[in-house]
Amino acid sequence: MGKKTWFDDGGMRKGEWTAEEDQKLVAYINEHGTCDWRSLPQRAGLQRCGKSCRLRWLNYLRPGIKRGKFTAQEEEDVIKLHAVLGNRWAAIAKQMENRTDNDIKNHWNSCLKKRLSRNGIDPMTHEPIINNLTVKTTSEECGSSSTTTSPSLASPSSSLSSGSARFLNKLAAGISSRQHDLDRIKNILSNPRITSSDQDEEEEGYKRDQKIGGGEEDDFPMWIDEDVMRYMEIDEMECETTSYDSVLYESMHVLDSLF
DNA sequence: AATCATGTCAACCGCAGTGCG
DNA sequence: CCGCACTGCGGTTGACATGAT
Repeated sequence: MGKKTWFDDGGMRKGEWTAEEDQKLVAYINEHGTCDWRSLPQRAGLQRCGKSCRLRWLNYLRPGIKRGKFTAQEEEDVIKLHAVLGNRWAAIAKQMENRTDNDIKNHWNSCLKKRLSRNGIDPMTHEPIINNLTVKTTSEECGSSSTTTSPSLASPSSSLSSGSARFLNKLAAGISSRQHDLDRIKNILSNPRITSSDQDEEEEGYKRDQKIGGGEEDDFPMWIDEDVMRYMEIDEMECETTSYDSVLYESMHVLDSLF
């Protein structure tokens, strides 16, 4: 598997690593550590670029890495963490037991994303896809609401459409940058409070159906907008109109009281 | 048995962030 | 303040494996 071996213009070896190369890299790092990736290949006797060595070490050779099939619990954790952190694979990996960001990213793209879509959940916003692919979006840049029909797979910043999704994204940044205790966050996320809302009854019913109707394996708890707003003690309108900075300030305030 | 579609995994590329002179 | 070098991250690619037709 992987990519066939070849040499680039500078004589650097590319593609699949051999057992001998692995051995050299591990031996060198065990003896000298991982400082200065740039000069490491030469000192370790490898015809590789530093980047390639770093990647090989972090994603494959580093001790304690867990590979192979994800357990149901791990998949559930990835989905919950992705709902909070977005495509911040490195941040997600930090909270998972010995899984690499690459591994998590691969599993998400090849499996979990499709599974969520099949279950009528937008994998980017983790919100139900209303009316079969039609979701309401609000563009902050143009300052107006609009309706689109594409289940966007673009970057989180461009596709996070609802105020709460953007809010969560900022909250996630705060969480990851401050290294808060993830057990607590996991606990909060794994115990969502389902509440009735004076908003769209039909949508609420759909959300309930999603939770109840899905297969056992694919049934994950979800955050609900109103719940997030109430939890953060701000309302939908405020979230839509407040500047990023003040929303972030608000989330930091909440985080401080939480942790 | 052959072909096609889908899944899995490892690796590369380009860009953004950071630190330093 | 600016430019450069380096690191880390996310998106993407490509090869092989496996399952479906």
